[in-house]
Formats: sequence, C-alpha cells, structure tokens
Amino acid sequence: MPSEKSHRREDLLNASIEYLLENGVADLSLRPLAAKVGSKARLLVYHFGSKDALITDAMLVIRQRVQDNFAALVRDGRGQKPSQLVQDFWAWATSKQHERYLRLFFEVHGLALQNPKQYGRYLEGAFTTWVELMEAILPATLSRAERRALASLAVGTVVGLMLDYLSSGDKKRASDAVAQFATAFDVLLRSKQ
Amino acid sequence: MPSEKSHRREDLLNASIEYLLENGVADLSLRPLAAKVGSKARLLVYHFGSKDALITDAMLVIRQRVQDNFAALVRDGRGQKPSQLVQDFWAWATSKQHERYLRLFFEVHGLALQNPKQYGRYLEGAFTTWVELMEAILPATLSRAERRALASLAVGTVVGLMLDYLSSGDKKRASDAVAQFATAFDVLLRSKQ
DNA sequence: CTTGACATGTAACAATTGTTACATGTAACG
DNA sequence: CGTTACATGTAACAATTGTTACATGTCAAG
Repeated sequence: MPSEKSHRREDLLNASIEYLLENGVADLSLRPLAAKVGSKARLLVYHFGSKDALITDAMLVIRQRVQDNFAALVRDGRGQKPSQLVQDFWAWATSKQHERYLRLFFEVHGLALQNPKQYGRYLEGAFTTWVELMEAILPATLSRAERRALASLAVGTVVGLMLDYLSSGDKKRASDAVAQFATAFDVLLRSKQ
Repeated sequence: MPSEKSHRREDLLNASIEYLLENGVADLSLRPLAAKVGSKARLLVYHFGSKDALITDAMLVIRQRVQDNFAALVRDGRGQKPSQLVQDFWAWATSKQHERYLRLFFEVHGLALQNPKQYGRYLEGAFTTWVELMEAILPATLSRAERRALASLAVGTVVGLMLDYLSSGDKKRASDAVAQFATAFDVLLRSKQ
C-alpha cells in the first residue's frame, strides 16, 4: 500500500479529477484515463486499489472542494439571510464553469444508488454533509427538529432544481423557481421565530 | 423495421422493464437480459434497434406509467389542495414497492446528462412533462409565469428530496422536509391570490 | 401453393475490460 | 554499501461487449 503522503498519488488524483469532470464515469476505462494523465492503468490500480476506489476518492475530493466553496460563501456573506446564501450558491453552482461538477455528481450518484457496494463510501454523506452545512446557517432559535427539516428542504430543493436545469437547459425557469423558494423560505423562517 | 403493433416487441419490452427495475442499466448487457426474458441478444437488437434504444424505450414507458398514476391521484383527489396532492404522490413514490422506479430514473438520468446523444429521447421531457402536470393542478387565477415557477419549484423539491431519501435512507427526515414544503407552498399560493 | 412480412437461429467479429504476477528501477537513509 | 520503501515496466489473463451477416423458420393472406 502506498503511503498517504505520496504526492505521485495526489498528482494522479488531481489529473484524474479533471478527466472525470470532462468525460464522466460511465464509459471510463483505465487505459485511456492513464494515457491522458501520463501514467498506466497498472499504476492507477497500484495507487488507488481499484477503478471504483479511484472514482470514489475523486468524488470525495470534489465534494470537499465544492463544500469549501460553499463555506467561503457563508463566511463572506456573514449576516445575510439563509435564503440569500442559497441563491448565491445557486448562482455559483449553475455557472457555465461549474456545471460539470453538478453533472458528475448526478452521474455518480445515480450509479451509486443502484450499486451501493461499489460507491458506498461516496453515497454515505452525500446529502447529510450538505444538510449539516445548511443547518449551521439557520437561526439557533429554531428547535433541532425544525432546523433539520428546513435544512433538508433547502438542500433538496436546490438539488432538485439543479437537476431540472441540467436536464432541461432552461435556466430562467429553474432560477425563477429558486427565487420562489427563497421567499417561501423566508416566510417559513419568520413563522417559526 | 418491425411493425409498431408487434406484440412480441411489446412482451419483450415489458419483461425488460422488469429486469431493468431490478438490475439497473449501468452493468446491463444484452445476453443476460435476453436470457432472463426468454430471448437472445440478437433479437433484442432486432426489435429495438440497439441497446440504448431499448433502454430509452423502456424509460419512456416507465415514465408514462408513473405519470398515469399521478394523474389518477389527481383525479381521485379532485378539490384537494396542491400541497396535499404533492404529499400523496410523495407517499406513493417512496413506498417500498415503488422505490425501484425512483432509483432507475435517477440512474438513467445521471447517465443521460453525461451522454445526451445516447439517451436524449428520454432526457427531453424528463422534467418538463412533470412540470406541465403540476401546472395543471395549480389555481387558474395565477399568472402563467407564476404557475410555471411554482410548478417547477414543487417538482424540483420533490425530486430533490426523493434523491435525498434514496441516498440517505432517512425517510423521516425527508418526509418532514416535504411536510415543511407543503405548508410553505400553501402560504405561497395564498399570497398570490 | 405462393408470396411476403415477421421472427428466430447460428456464429462470428474486433475490440476492450479490470486486474494480477513478476521483475526492475530509483533514491533516500542507516 | 546495503537496506527499504515507493514507483514503474511488461505482459498476460479470462471474460465479455454490442453488433452484424447470412440463413432459416413461421404463418396468415392472396
């Protein structure tokens, strides 16, 4: 087993992530991937253990990156209403340059649902980590149960509308729906206070 | 090209649908599928044109079935609030026996996003048909734009929370979020009237 | 009986798959 | 020098893939 501080592994992982973002995982095969990242199929298995493990490792890194960005949005927008943060994140995630993150998430997620054994490490926490991040920006005056339900609602709504946008390409319709959610969310939060 | 009224094709399609619901499409290969439905790979290609066309045809039938069921819910619940219909459909779709429909939808959807050429016929309308169904049960007093946004919101929210439930297995949390949505949706509808 | 459309059967193609065994290199450190 | 850990190279395995060419069967309508 290679050491955890190997930077060859890290380099390969970063290059592979780029490849995954461009090509998806459904038709992924190790040899073309290895060729693109300047390596060999043999070595990808050596460094990551298996194809599935490589994909899972890549997805965990990607998730962390996106969540780091969300955390930065929260930090920069301290004091903003949760509904505004949701809209800011929506704008960030649905920008042309970030769409490929969403696409990859949805692809791997769908595969993971049908084959939890293969991608279980990714699936676990795929939603719950987001819900926890969202809970943290909801008013502390709410009960734990209310925060949980409202955070889940916000995450679910944004995720569903992202999927809509990616599928239909109709950004205006999806963004209008997000705006409607924002006002409804504000009302909901006010009513619980 | 085989005629459209061939019932051999129809039988094979129905049997294939059952197989897809149990096994997903990612690891699907024609020979095992053919064996299970009492046919040969050769004939599946003959009847459907290609593997991808078979999957797409199956998905369109499945979507129609689920949407027919939604329409039946609407018919039986005439006069109910939209938020109640949403919750009824949520209960139907997340029941143990129907979960596999959701799983298959999300799997194919993810694949379709990364490869629109392959599953384009399915992707087109995957969301818009649902949004139209939802628009139809919103008050006619709303403006067209409002109906569109609110319908998109309702569909997106339910879809996102379905994905959450399937991923996390936490039905209570997801259902609580749906309930929160229902009350918010009612408020939203009232405010527009 | 014959035409014709639908269905099936047999068999092959050419390419690719993830993974592994075995051996070699490299470079830092004692 | 020699040990050790990490990295790479070569090559093969065994199985499977979607699709196609070509031939045969089935069965109702003319």
